[in-house]
Amino acid sequence: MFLKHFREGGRPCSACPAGYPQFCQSLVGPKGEHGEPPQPVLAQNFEVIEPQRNIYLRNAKTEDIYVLCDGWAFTFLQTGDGRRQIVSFLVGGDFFSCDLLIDDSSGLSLRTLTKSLFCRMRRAEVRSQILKSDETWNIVGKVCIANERAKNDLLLDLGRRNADERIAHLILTLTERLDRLGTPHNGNYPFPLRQQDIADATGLTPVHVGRMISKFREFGLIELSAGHLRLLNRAELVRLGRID
Amino acid sequence: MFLKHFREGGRPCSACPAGYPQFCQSLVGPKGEHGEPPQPVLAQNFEVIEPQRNIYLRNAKTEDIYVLCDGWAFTFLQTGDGRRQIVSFLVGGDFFSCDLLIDDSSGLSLRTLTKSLFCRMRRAEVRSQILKSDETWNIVGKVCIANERAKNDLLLDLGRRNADERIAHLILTLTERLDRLGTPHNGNYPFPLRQQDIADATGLTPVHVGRMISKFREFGLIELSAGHLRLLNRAELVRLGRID
DNA sequence: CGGCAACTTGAAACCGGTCAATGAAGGTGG
DNA sequence: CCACCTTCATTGACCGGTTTCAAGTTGCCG
Repeated sequence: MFLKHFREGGRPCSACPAGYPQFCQSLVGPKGEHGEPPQPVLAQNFEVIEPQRNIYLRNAKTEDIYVLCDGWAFTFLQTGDGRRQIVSFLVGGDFFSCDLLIDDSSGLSLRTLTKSLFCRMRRAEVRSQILKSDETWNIVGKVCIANERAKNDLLLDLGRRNADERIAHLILTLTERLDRLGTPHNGNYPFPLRQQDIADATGLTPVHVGRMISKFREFGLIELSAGHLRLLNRAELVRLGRID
Repeated sequence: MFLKHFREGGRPCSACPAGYPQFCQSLVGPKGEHGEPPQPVLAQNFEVIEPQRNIYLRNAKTEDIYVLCDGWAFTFLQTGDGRRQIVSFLVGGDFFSCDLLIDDSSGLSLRTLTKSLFCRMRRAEVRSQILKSDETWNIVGKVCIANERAKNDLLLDLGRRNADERIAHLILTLTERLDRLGTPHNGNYPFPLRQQDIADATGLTPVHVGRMISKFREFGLIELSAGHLRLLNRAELVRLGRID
């Protein structure tokens, strides 16, 4: 596994578990013959982080942006009295955040779900790298747009959809993203979210999430246990989630 | 009023009712001695639009971005079966949208609330204008960040707050924006939203919004009728809205 | 004066929340 | 290897905020 490779002294990007995504390539440099970037174009600061640790808290000043190389994390918001709303889940290859490309702080907080490997880069360096090349700018722009659309979807979920739809939608978008990551899944996915996390992401309570999951299971739509998800009837889940 | 001035052949920006906001200045050019931009730096296409008209529908290709010079409008999302979620309200000086600066379509739709005056500009021209000047880029960046934060607030509202809090929050953010527009209000605001619109913005039903408004009125927090809002007890409204 | 849209009010149903008890899984130390 | 603890999932009973449905009422405009 990647984390092991890293701890043993391997050069992280040469064994990137996220398939060395486009925007890393255009920032860090293309892979050479032997999988090595010819020379680092900007400073990278790798760090392994334990599960359930806050990486960044909203409105904190920072000079860095964060790339999640391996593991799972999520961004979230919190009310004054501690109620939490998860905004997005990050998997290998995602970065935090578009805000931090423009400003020196973000309104979102960032927290690990599983043990994770992060790469921190200096905002200033990333920015100048982006401005240097139209292609890089386009790639990053696309990521930001995709982010925006995901946020819109979530707004619609929270404002206008009921529990079934929200949970079905969450499961579908997560699995679709995992599918796009390259490795074939055939309906079997790693799924490290606890019911508490699903609840925080869908604006529901853990208890009610549990009930809905039981219902899905009963109807033969999914199997879900011990960090593993199996999609049994994707079509019906799509119908339930009212995906357009 | 501005719309009248415009119909009578006045040059729009010289009598801008939105106080000729920073980002218009840096795009269109600084005001001259007699309130005239020396020469238009980019093409502007003005248009008066009736209340309750769609200006832009999500995912439509467009080469333009839209500036709302006068009136009220809102951006919204819709489910396949027609449920609507309002994302933000636009008042004079706001533009639509940050997405359209990067991409040739947006996930949000745009619709007028009142009779409005819009200015359309070519995305390509705006973009090159932004890239030309660090200052312009910063101003636009700030607007996009503010947008982002407003969206975050809404996510938290829809996911984690109850009806009282959502409505109080909406009223407060709207009035604060109007206050920042320059003209002094002293607790009296134009308020063209119907209860249906408030409902669509807060993820509630019009009936329940009505009940909550009655409650606010009964408690002496606000007066609200005939397109006019008066804040009677702002402090208590802040407490209710749990604004941090 | 009539017509229409928006607002108000009431009663009943329902979705999801709250509280509480039980069970299953995994980790730790004796 | 087992006793113990902690965390998370499951289930049941009940509650309450919000929705739904429906019938007025108000206010505006022609």
